[in-house]
Amino acid sequence: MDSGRIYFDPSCHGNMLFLGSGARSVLNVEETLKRRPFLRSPEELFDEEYYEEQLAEKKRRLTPEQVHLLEKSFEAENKLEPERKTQLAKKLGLQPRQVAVWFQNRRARWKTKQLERDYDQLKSSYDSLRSDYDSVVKENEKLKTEVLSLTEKLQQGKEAVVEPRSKQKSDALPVDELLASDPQFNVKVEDRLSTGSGGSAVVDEDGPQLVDSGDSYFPCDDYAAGCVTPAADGVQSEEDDGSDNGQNYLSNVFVAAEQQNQEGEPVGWWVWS
DNA sequence: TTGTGTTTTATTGCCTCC
DNA sequence: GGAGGCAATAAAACACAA
Repeated sequence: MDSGRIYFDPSCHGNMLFLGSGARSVLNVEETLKRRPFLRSPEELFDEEYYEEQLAEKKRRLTPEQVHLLEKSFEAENKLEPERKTQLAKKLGLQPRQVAVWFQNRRARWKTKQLERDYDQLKSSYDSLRSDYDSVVKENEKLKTEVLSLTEKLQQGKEAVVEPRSKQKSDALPVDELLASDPQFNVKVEDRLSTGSGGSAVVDEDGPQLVDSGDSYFPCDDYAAGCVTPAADGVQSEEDDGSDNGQNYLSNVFVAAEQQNQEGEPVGWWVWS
């Protein structure tokens, strides 16, 4: 390239000084002398040797007016056809190359900003999705825990019923007493089937029909803490005369548990991976 | 005043298109 | 092959805190 050369272009507005190489800025001679006191006369401006000695490539910023016009032009069209480039250069008293470089850099800045905007947009979109996902996972965990606890209680209830029968021990509690003593079974069927929300009801056609009330299956979070109905309201045992016509919640549950036991797999139940 | 981080101007090298 | 665009980079100019 034309490294370090000084170009004087009389066709431009005023006496313009063009510096070669990287510092091809445009300077009015007077302005140049003002800024560079080491240049004692205009003649020195054109002394290449002197200039190269004294003035290492300097960059000059464009004036606010020049930048304003370039910005306006960029807004209108961010690409620069040769004709427009020449016109702008003339208008601004710059070299076409400078205008081209300015557009080049401006496009780069625009691209960077655009990337930032895109990033922000994607991030907020991601954050929103993430939040939704987290609440679904939380709900899922809660339901899993609930089902797990119910399954355990089911197992306990089944053992409590089956054991006394098989062993025929005299000291075994009657089933209805046993059930009545355990608050977890001491809830009205109506209570268990009551719906609290349209939310995450767990229903399985083949299995026991349980309906979740939303926050918790049980009326109280701690079922053992006094949230039990009197034994008289409790469910009847299988020892009963069957006057409930098989509508008893526990009998259904036990049937399901029996099935699970026989086949080794939960029947009509929920399995998670 | 000085050190440091940011912005602006310009170059270089590579790539694509005509 | 030349022109023009882009990414990477250099370096001057600028802003600002200590």
